[in-house]
Amino acid sequence: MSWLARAEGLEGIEPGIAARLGMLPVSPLPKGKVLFCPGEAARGFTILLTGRVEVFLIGPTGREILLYAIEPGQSCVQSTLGLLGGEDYTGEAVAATDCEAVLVPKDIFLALMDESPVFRRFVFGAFAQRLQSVMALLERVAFQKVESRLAADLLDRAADGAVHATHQEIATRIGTAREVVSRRLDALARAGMVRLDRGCVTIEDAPGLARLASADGAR
Amino acid sequence: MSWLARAEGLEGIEPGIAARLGMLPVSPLPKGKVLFCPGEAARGFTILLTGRVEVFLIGPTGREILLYAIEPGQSCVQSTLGLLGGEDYTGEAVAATDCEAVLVPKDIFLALMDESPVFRRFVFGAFAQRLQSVMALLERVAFQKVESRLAADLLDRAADGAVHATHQEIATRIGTAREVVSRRLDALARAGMVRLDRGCVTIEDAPGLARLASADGAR
DNA sequence: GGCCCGTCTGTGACTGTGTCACCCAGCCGC
DNA sequence: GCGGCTGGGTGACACAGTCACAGACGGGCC
Repeated sequence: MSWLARAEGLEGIEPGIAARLGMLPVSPLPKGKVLFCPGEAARGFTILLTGRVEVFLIGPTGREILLYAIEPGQSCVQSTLGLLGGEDYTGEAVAATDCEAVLVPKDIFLALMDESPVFRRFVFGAFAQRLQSVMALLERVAFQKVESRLAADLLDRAADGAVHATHQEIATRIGTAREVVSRRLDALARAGMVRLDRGCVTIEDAPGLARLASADGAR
Repeated sequence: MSWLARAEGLEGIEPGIAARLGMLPVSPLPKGKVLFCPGEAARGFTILLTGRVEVFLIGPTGREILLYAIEPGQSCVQSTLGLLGGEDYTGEAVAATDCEAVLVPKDIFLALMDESPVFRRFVFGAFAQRLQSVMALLERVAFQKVESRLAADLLDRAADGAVHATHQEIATRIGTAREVVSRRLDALARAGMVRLDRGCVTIEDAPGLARLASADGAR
């Protein structure tokens, strides 16, 4: 069975197109693999089938911020920019888990954009979603306090009531420095909202955090 | 003569399509007119012919930041988001000068997307460019100091060696507070790089400012 | 001219954030 | 035990954002 059946958003793809797409190989991406880095030219259009890829913006001091994450069925929009007349992107994509992805070469991508309305809508939708999410991120970075972003992030990824991550990792996700995260977490712990252990933050008072997260923490 | 001749990027448009597009009316937009505001549903696809439209993100405290500016021949990408499956945008577009624009209604827009490769490329290019520019802005806001952004903005819009704008306007453009701009400008004036008058900043040492602007002012 | 009023700008105080320089506590391999 | 590594804590300091207020300037009005 072709990988196409596993790609959300492409279900209704035209049969002729499916035949051409379906034979493209699925590539495995080991966790930690860097998909692309700043300055590199786009090789094609990438569709993620399994796993999770995270895209970071990297500042001159080495500070990083999570631009967005690519989930299964989504595509790496940045790789498309170069194919559509934009310049090279800045930012680095890293496989956060082991992944499987399909790379659609540039010529096939451009042909599909002309020939397949379904594929076109898929690409457009991905674009619109990314633009939206990047603007949302900008809004948070520009207008929200660290405390607010921190609380939101903790709630976001507390799978089983706890977040397994170092302070450095959290800092990167919300675009601040490790020391700041340490201090804020310390404050949250003092307020009884979380419990801290090495490499793990346990959530004690989810509603309280939710309140902080949604407070329009004006900076 | 149709307005189409004035729309850069659409020169090679197919004759049949041009006939349909060309009869759309050109709307005048007086300076200061708010094109759309947060929460409003998209009415269609807008192409700017003359003038300049600025799109701002507005924070909960009333602080604003310039997301991007739309120049003649460019389209208002945000208005497209709603047409392509994204949600409503946040942000406010204001005519910075008197403008002329063409509004392509939703149904015609969608039809053109399917039928005209030239129109498609036009829209895609606009999208790619916006995504790029928003990411660039994010990078500046997240990683650059105010001093750096200020210097860059001054150089950017010093038409005749001087910028005619209030501190508040400058602050809005670079996403900070008026007081901060006042203080930074004061420092620049003390360093002999600019001269300050009411509503006007005169540039005295452009190379010096350029040095500040490109210094990767790590925050 | 003198006056009023709104806009623009300057200042001080205080808090939050980012950075630097360290130190300390665990953990692992040897 | 020892040394090295990683994660985490701390203090000092500079920059940034907010609040509150005080001048300074300009234009209209009498």
